[in-house]
Amino acid sequence: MSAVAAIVSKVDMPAHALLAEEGERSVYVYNVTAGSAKLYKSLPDGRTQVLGFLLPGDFLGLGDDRLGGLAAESLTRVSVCRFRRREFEELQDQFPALGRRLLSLAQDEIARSREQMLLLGRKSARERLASFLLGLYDRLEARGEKSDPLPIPMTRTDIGDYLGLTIETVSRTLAVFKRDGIISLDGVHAVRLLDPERLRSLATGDEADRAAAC
Amino acid sequence: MSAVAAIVSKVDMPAHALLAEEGERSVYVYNVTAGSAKLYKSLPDGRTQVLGFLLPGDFLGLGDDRLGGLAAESLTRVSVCRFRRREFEELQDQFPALGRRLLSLAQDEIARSREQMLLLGRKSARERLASFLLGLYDRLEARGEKSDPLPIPMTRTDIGDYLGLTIETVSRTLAVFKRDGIISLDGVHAVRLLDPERLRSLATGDEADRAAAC
DNA sequence: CGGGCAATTGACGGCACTCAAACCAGGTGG
DNA sequence: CCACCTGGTTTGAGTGCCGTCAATTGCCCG
Repeated sequence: MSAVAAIVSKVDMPAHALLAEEGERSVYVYNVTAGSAKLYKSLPDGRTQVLGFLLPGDFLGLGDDRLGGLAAESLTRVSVCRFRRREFEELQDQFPALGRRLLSLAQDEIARSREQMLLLGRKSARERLASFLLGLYDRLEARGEKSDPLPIPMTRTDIGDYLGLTIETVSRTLAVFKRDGIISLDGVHAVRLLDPERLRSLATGDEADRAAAC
Repeated sequence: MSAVAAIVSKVDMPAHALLAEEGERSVYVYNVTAGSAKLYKSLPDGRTQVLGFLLPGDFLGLGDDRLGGLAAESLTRVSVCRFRRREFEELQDQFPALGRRLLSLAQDEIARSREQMLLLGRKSARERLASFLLGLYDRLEARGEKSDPLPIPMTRTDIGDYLGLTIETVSRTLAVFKRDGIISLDGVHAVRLLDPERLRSLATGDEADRAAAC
């Protein structure tokens, strides 16, 4: 613990700050302690894919010095613990348990990526939004935080870029959920899940599209 | 090395054999030594996303006992080195270098997953196919294998399920590439890349669609 | 109160999907 | 040796979901 304390520095950053840039090999490793951020990757013409959202407890930049530059930007004000990469890696050699922990985190990330690939490759817009909302819900739940209404820290653009959709489709699909009584919107940055079960069957595609029953 | 030899067994399997099933926690860890296989995940209604293809040297089942059941099936006859998961994990504790190597592999996989998410979320059918062909090409190249024509061990269905497209779109898009002189087909399981540069600019979206120039 | 950006809503179009038919190759049996 | 069969692939015609473009609304903050 003291070894950690020796090389970490606590940093606060405002919203919309770049924590890492595409094409840069990041010097730092971060651990988010408060706030949220997005991880993304872009094509030359500007099309963007958001790869994930960072919530308190998440690491950033672990293996990211290798191929595939990717960027990270804070969504809100964030507090992070910052390590120099060099020093962080030395820490790993000193404490084998840390290495095992990191491997475990990496495998979690792989599992999440796979789920997201299924979503991006095969799910409809409704299924994507349902999965997204439940993903946020479950994540907060796992963290033991009560969440009604469910806070949505990101913009429609971020959501669209995360789900491989346009902001218009995101907006329209949420409107349909609302019309169907599955959710209610509490402003644009909060949602009430009125029928989580229905949402869950939508997310996995169990539910043949009942839009007709209107 | 001798420690490895003690717990590994070499196994040959025919084409279309299931190495792992969705929902099973796999008892084994495999290392492919010859042939190829696919990794995939499905929705209840049968829609399938291929998450990746395994070529000689690739591992299967490393962290896959945790969430997200996923299946693996051989595309061709394959030879694998098989370990019992229990024993393989003990090996990790004995040899720290192995743990570091696995972390590195996991990070490579994460980087590849991210690239694929960008593809699935944001690229057009042409860009996906171009990326796919180059991915195969680069992968063989990295392995130091000459490859003209480039062998394509998987079916159109597998390719479609990997790229988030239908087989018809895969077939049509390849036909367009052929018409444009970018590739030539050598049967259905081999391709000649006639203009890799063009393909590469297509893959990254640099190239505004010049289909009009015909 | 008014400026500006995000979000919503509407009209329209296109890329990829669906459905369907023709084609092709490899394997089997007569 | 060749007809037949079967599964994969190609090609064609038509549709639909989501993207594009555009106008409106809503909200935050000065």
